[in-house]
Amino acid sequence: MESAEQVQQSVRSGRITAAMVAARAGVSTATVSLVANGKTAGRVSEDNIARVRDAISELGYVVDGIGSSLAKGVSSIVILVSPDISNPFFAKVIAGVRESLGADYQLLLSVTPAGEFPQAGDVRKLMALRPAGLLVGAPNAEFLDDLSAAGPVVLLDAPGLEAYAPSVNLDVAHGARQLAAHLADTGHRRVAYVDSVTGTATFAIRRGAFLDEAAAHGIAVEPGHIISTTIDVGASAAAFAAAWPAWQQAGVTAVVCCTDTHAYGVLQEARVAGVQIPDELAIAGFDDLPYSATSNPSLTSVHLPATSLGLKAGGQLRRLIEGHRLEQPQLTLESSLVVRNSTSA
Amino acid sequence: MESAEQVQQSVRSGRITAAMVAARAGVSTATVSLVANGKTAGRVSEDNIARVRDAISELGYVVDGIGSSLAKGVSSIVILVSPDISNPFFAKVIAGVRESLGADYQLLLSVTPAGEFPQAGDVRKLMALRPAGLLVGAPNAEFLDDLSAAGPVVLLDAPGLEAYAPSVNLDVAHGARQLAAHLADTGHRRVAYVDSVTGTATFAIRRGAFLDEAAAHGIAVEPGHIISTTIDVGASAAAFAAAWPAWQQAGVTAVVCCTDTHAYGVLQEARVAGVQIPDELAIAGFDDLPYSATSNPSLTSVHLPATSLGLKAGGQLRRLIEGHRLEQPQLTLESSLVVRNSTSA
DNA sequence: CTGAAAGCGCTTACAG
DNA sequence: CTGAAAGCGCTTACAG
Repeated sequence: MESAEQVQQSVRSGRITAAMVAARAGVSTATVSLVANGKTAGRVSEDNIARVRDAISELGYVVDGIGSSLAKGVSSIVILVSPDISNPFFAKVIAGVRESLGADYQLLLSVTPAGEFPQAGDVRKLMALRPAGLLVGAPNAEFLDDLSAAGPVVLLDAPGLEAYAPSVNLDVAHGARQLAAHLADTGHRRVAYVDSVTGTATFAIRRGAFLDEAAAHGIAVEPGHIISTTIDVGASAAAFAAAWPAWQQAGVTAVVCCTDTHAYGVLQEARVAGVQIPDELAIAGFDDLPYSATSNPSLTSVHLPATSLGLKAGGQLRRLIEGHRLEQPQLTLESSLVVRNSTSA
Repeated sequence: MESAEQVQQSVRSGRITAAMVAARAGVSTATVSLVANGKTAGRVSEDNIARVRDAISELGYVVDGIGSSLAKGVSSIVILVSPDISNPFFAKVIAGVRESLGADYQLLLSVTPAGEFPQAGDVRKLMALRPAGLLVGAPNAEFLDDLSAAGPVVLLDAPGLEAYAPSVNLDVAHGARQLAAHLADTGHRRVAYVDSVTGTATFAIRRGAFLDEAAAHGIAVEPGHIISTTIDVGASAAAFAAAWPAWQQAGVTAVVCCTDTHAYGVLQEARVAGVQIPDELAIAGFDDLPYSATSNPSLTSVHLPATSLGLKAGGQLRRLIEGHRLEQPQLTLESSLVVRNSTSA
C-alpha cells in the first residue's frame, strides 16, 4: 500500500501512477508492476491479478516509460540512424521496421541533413535516451568505429561491414552487374556514373560492381566521367548540367546513377537540354522507387526490396533485444534489374 | 561528494554519471547538474564552473536523458504524429521540423500503416514517454478529441481545427481554386476527383474548394465520379483502372487527385490504357513533389511549401516548450498552382 | 504469493 | 555560492 498523501499528490498532477492502481486494488506497487509487465507466472495470485487488471482499466493506467526505463536501465525506444532517411526508398524501409518491431517499441528517427551521418555528439545524445536497440542504415566504417554503442545493433545495407554487427544486406552487386551487361548489350561503350557524396559502403559496392562488369564488357568509364552529389533531384540536375557538355563531346551515351533520385535529376536536366532519351543518352538508377515506372521516360533501375529490408532488420533487432541468439546473423536480400524506356525504347 | 562505492559501481556499468563527474571535480552532483544545464548564473563560482567543465570533457559525460526526464517530469522528445508520414511530401516537412527544433530535442515519428492515425492505445504509449511537445500533421477532429495531450501541441495542415491548438496551415483552398479555374479555361466540363480515404480536414478543404470553384465555372463533378484510395501509387492506379471505363463513357476529360502520389497512379494506369494525356484526359494533383517535374507527362500540381511548413511548426512548438507565448498562434502559408504538361500540352 | 525497501540518474527547493 | 536530501515512477532482489 502507498501512503495516502503520495497517492493524493499524483492525483493532482493528472498522471495515473502505479501507486494509485495499487491503492485501488489493495496491493503493493510491486504487484502492480508484475501484473502490468505480464510477469505474474507463479508470483501473483489469480485473485490479485484480476484485482489489479480491473484497477488498471478503470483508471486507464499506462506504465510510465521514463520511470520504467530508469529502473530497467533501458528504454523501449529503437533508434534508426541513416544518412538517407528522407529518400522515398526509406519510407518503405521504415514501414517494414515498424511492422516487425510491433507495438512494444517506439521508433526514433535520427534525421540529419541529406547524406550526412549524425556527429559523434549527436549520437551520444541519442544514446542518453538508453535505446533498446539501434538500427544503422547504409553506414561507413568510420561511423561504426565512432559509434561504440552498447546494446543490440543491426546494420542495414552495409556490405563489407559484417564484422561490426549483424546485418541485413542487399545484393546490390548482382543488380549492378546486370545493369552493366544490359548496357553492353544495347551497344554502349562510353558510360558516365553519378555517385553519392555519402561515401557509404553500399554506394562503393554499387559503383565497384558496375565498373568491374562494365570493364569486362569493354565499356569505358573514365575517372573524369564519375561525379558525386547529394541524394537530391536538384543537386543531381545541376551537376549533370555542368558535366554534360564534356561528356557529350567525349562520346558518353549512357549515365548510371547510384540512386533513382539522382537519376530523376539527370532525366529532368537532359530533357531540358533537349537530349533524346534513350537514343542519345540512356539513363539508369538504383532503388526502383515507385515513381520510376511513371517518369518520362520510365526509368531503368536496379530494384531493391525496401520493405523486406526493414522487416528483416527489425525482426533481427527484436530478437537481439529480447535476448535470443540469431540463427543467421547475416542476411542478404536479392536485387534485380528492371529494364524500362530510359535505356531501351 | 558521492560515496566511493556509488561511484565505483557506476564505473563498472560503463556509464559516466554525474556522481563520477562530481567526485572528479570535487563538488556535489547538484553543482554538476547546474553546470551541465547552463543554470550557473549567480549560483556557481567561476572556479567550480571551470572544474566541472574540465571533468565533464575529460570523462565524456553526457546528462542521462532518462534520469533527467524523470526528475524534470518531461523528456526532450518531440513526437510527430501524422497519417501520411511516408509520403515524400513529409520528408521535407520532417527536415524542416528537425532544423527548427535544433539539437536539444529528439524527433520521434509515429509511423502507422498508410493513411491511418495511431489508435488511442498507441497514443497513450507515446505519451508515456513524456514528450516535450507534440506535432500533429493533417489531423481530423475525432483524433484531436481523443488526444487530450497535456503539454505543448502544434497542428500542421489542419484547416478548420484552429480551436484545438496553435497551427500552421497551408492555404490549399487558394491552389484548389486556381486549379479549377485553370481546368475551366482549358475547356473541361466534366471532371472526376480522386480523394484520400483518410478523411482529414486538409483533404476535405482541397476537395470542397475545388468543387465549389469548379461549379462556379460550370464544371460538373458528379458524386459517382469521386473516389477515394490510400495514398499509394498502386492503390490509386487500381482504383482508376476500375473507374475509368464509366468515367470515359460519361465524358470525363480531367481527373484531379488530392495528392501527387495519387496522380502518379492515375498517370501510370492511364498510360497503360493508352489514354492520351492531356488531350484525352488531363491529370492534376496537390503537393508538387520533386518527381512531378520529371513524370511523363510532367504533372500539373498545387505547390505546397513542405519545408517551410516543418520549419514554422517546429519553431512554434519550440517557443511553446520554452514557455513563450506565441505572437501569432495561427500561421498560414501560401499555395499556388504549377501548370505542366499533364493539363496543358 | 506478498510487500517493504533500495536503487536507477537526475533536478530542485531548502538550509546554510 | 554550496551540499544534503527528497523526490520523479518504476522494477527487482530480498525476506518473509
